[in-house]
Amino acid sequence: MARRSDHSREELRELALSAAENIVAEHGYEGLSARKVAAAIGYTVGTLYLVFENIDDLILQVNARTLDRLHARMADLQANTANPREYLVQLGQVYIRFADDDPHRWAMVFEHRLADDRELPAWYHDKVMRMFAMVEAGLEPLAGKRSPQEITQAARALWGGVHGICILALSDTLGITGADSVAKLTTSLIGNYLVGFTGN
Amino acid sequence: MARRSDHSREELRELALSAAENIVAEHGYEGLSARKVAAAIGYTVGTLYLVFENIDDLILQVNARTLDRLHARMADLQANTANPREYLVQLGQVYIRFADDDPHRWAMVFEHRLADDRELPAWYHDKVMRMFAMVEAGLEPLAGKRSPQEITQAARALWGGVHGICILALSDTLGITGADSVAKLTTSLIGNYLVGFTGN
DNA sequence: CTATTTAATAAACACTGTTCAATTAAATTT
DNA sequence: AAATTTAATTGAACAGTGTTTATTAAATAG
Repeated sequence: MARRSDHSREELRELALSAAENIVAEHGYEGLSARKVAAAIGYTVGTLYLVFENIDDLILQVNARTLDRLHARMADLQANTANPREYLVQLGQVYIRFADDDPHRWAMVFEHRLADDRELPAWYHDKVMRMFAMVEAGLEPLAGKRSPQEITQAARALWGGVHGICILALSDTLGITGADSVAKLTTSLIGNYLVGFTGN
Repeated sequence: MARRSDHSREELRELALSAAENIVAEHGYEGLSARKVAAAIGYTVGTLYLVFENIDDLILQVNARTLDRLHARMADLQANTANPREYLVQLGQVYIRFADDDPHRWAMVFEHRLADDRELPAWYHDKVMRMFAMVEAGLEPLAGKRSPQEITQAARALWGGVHGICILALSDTLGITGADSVAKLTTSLIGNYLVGFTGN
């Protein structure tokens, strides 16, 4: 069989990414393979390589979607800027909840490593930076006389911290059960950090 | 060739782990394979399976050694308990420096994921907990009237935070160059958190 | 109706983890 | 010293992985 043209290149791409997302959600990063994705959409592996450069490319696209969904959830909160402290805590909660709701897809964003020589494309890097920018924006009302550089640094320290708790919790390294405890840890981290950052 | 008895089972184990450590240090987690380890010690892959249950087992042993080295470096600091605040900051610096000195071996500790059904053996879990215990001990002099539970929670939040910064930095996700900036972020995180934790 | 283009495939390659019968050298027994 | 037992090591096999490429067949163009 050849030349079926059941789907356009763009449709194929969409089908493959959607199938890959489902496989990852169910079986995790390790459960994903080019042949499984191909089989899920009724094509052969070769076809996948007409649409994606390689498997890393496919994974990157899936991860980009995950980042987009996460960003959307964080952006939903943006309206509520009444209490800046509370806003940052809630931002942390959104992050934790997102990871907890969809642990496999979230984990793949950080489990996937490009070869040491290759590096992340700019458009992907931007999606990550977009998140840090939101934390920065959240910090600004609390920053007082601090310089933009200091705010940037604080956003990275804080968000790196939230991320670390999230990672350790989901890999059962923290000896923690459930998302509730993680939420508490995050609240503790953000709350105490802000005391120092704002000078009470 | 068979029955050479060049090495005892224990020697074989030592040879294999050492070879695996070198491969990981040079080529990272992805560069490791059972056949490469076997070739490096002059045996075939089958022999490796007489000494290790499977490749996950081998990786776990390598990671255990990494954790042991990290713990040793952290323990070197223990004497200096003059200034508790400074001690915790230095503990963070040790962690960052360790990861920066040996990024591939450090990364494998967190990149390696057991299958969803299998879980980490108790002896391994203990090695992780031992580190958290050191942070707890460091927090105690600063804890005032806080309960042991609160100290435990603070240690986890704080160390999770340091870990997160470390992870993001080494995966180039923080847009940071060099260990110096990471050290600053860590100091910022620990310093500000402690202000909140100790009630300035 | 033939010629050209091209979407998709199937098969191949080198790699991965893992198992296990066969081999063979050392140890033991006769 | 020769025969036998024992067990350490191998090498081949299996099913899986990512990736490439010649081939095939359908759609389109002339």
